Amino acid sequence: MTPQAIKVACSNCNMRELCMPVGLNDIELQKIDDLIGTRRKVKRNETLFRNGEKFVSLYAIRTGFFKTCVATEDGRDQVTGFQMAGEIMGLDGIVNDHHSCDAVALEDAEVCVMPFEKIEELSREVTSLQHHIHKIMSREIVREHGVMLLLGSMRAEERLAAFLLNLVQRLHARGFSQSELILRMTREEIGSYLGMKLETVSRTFSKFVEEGIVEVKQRHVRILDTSALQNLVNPQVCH
Amino acid sequence: MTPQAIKVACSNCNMRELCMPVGLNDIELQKIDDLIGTRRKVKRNETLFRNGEKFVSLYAIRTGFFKTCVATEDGRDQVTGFQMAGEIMGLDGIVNDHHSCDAVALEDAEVCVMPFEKIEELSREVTSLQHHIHKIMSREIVREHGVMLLLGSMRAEERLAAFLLNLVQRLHARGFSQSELILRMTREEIGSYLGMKLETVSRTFSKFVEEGIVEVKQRHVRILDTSALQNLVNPQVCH
DNA sequence: AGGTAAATTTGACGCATGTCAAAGAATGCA
DNA sequence: TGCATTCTTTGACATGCGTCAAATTTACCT
Repeated sequence: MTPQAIKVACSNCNMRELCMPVGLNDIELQKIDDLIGTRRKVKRNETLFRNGEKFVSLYAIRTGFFKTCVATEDGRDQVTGFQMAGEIMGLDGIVNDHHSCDAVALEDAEVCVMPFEKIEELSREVTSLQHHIHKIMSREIVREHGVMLLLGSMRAEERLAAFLLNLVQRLHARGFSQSELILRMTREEIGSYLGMKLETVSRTFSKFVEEGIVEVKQRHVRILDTSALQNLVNPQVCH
Repeated sequence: MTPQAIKVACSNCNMRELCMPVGLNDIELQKIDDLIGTRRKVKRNETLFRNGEKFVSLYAIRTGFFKTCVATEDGRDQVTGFQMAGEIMGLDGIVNDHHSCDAVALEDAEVCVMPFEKIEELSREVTSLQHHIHKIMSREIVREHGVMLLLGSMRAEERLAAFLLNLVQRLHARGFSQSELILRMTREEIGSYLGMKLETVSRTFSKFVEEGIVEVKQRHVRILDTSALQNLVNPQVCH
């Protein structure tokens, strides 16, 4: 639970190019090393932060897989995203100095704890860090636009296809397969993210299997026909 | 179309507390005045910026009302938000140096053009501006979480109720009525934002009217029973 | 290793919302 | 002012997805 007092260095972290700006000189890199106070391990099903907690730090995922979710008082909840290595969590907390969502580890994970005050301080000195932070926030806004498009205008098959393509693309960028993936979340969590019920998620997977588009063995998914998924998301107009 | 070369001053703008940090001294205020190069007028149905255009500036709305929307290649589109005086547009453009959505004026409008390079430069000097920018971006992220919750888990009546309450609350914060509002957008645009068809929007309005919750005369809406709307969005559990 | 709980799949059925259509009202432009 | 266009409403009908239920598989914990 308590942060572990491990001093770490971005300078030799192999996730660096994912969560930190590139093209820094040695002095700047040293400053960024100082920015990251500690790492923190989070076990599966534990929360990194919760709705209502005081906001202090952003977190960069080193290893593991998270979901973030928001909830209403009457118990409805909504998964707002799934995050993997190199991605940043906690941006929701800046505006009100308190987090407004929960971040839950879906597998044992480790994050870098980056006190936001230090980030702001340092990004006044290091222009590329400043711009990097702005880009990260803007990227999150644009990502959410995409989710709104998905939730607002797509049908079940299209949603699941878009979801799979997005996941596998991000995994591929991290050196994993373009066609195989392990789902770290339940059908219910997928459904919550995609605005559909778990039964519909399951049925849609089955439909894809029947059509030979994917193989599904529990949480192991192999994509057999990527372009079929792409056509579902973005139907080609015939001329 | 072209920006108009009007030098303006935040220092005596009555929207200032909505779009700028508070508690600045005279020197800082002068610097912020210099940040805003020009104003720009946008007529109804004209775009302030479009998907694909080079990103240069953020925009603060002085007067008028906008929608932002994203689109897919196959013609689907999704309204991602409605913006009113004091709100900031253009954050989507930062990450890729190009805008990824359209901003369309729904009534004649005027915006302050704030070159983003200048914002970054100045926010290295003025800490409160830096923090303000971070909060604006975080607020947008949190707002979109709310939209995802709405699109992912609410039914038509709940969505429209949440929409009306949100609109009237923002208008009230700007000195307008708590119970009356003029919709600047069509039923279709409301529907796009809320993930439903225009007919469903219309029917849901009619239902609210039958139940005595609102009066609707075209785009003029009067809320008769705010708590009924609140109960729809957040059902009270009986004990 | 074994027992319990959680997750997944599949079927049957119902309903909320989409689709298609038409008429009426409001708005904008010449 | 008048005509054309856009917007809105309402009805009838269709359907995709939700709901409820049960069986099966898998995962978890001691």
